[in-house]
Amino acid sequence: MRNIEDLYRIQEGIASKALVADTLRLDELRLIAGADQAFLYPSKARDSVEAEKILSALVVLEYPTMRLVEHSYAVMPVDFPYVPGLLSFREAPVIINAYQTLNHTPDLLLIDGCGINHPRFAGLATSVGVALDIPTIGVAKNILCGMGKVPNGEGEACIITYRDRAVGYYLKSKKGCKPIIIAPGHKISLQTSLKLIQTCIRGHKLPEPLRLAHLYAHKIKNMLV
DNA sequence: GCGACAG
DNA sequence: ATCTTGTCGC
Repeated sequence: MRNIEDLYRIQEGIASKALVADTLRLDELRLIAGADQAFLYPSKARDSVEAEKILSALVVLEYPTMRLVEHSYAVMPVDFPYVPGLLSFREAPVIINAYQTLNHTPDLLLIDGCGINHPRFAGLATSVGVALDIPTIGVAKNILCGMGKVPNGEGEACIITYRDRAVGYYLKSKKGCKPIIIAPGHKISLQTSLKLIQTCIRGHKLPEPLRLAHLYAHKIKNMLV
């Protein structure tokens, strides 16, 4: 399995397994996790043979209070380059590793990247969701594919369509900030994905689980250096 | 052929 | 993603 065609087939298989429908009840939602990645580079010494590493930091928050209940992380060597559309082959493994170190089992996992708003409907959030068989939502800061009206007013959301399919939403989460892109990863509907992210916004551009995971990732990164 | 292109 | 100071706007 090395060429692009094989990788595309894998993604098509994942997309066929993705469930874009609600499998959780909002009134039973208690724990939401967020995942964010950072990279660790080898020393610049001429004799360095260290490999580049990727770090995935996870935070588990209580819903809807957004209180931190647990945090953990995992580190792995980087074995795949960044290629738009193939991000899951680079980042999914370490996220899965980090997830398996958690002591709590979150009801939902937020991931920085695409969900079904992807060329083959299998972005990072969808890949991780299908692999772990858990509900996931993808939240991206830039659009990969699809089109839709761009919201202007704070709180406004606009549907994003790709190849005649509704695949996500643009959400103006904060005044003065570029809209974020929200899409179902796995085991959650389009509408619920948007609604849940909106309830996790706490005055910042990104929903709390991802904002805190990002801060945590950088904290650990600098700590390991 | 040209441009776009999650992190 | 990452490097990286000052600076404009709410």
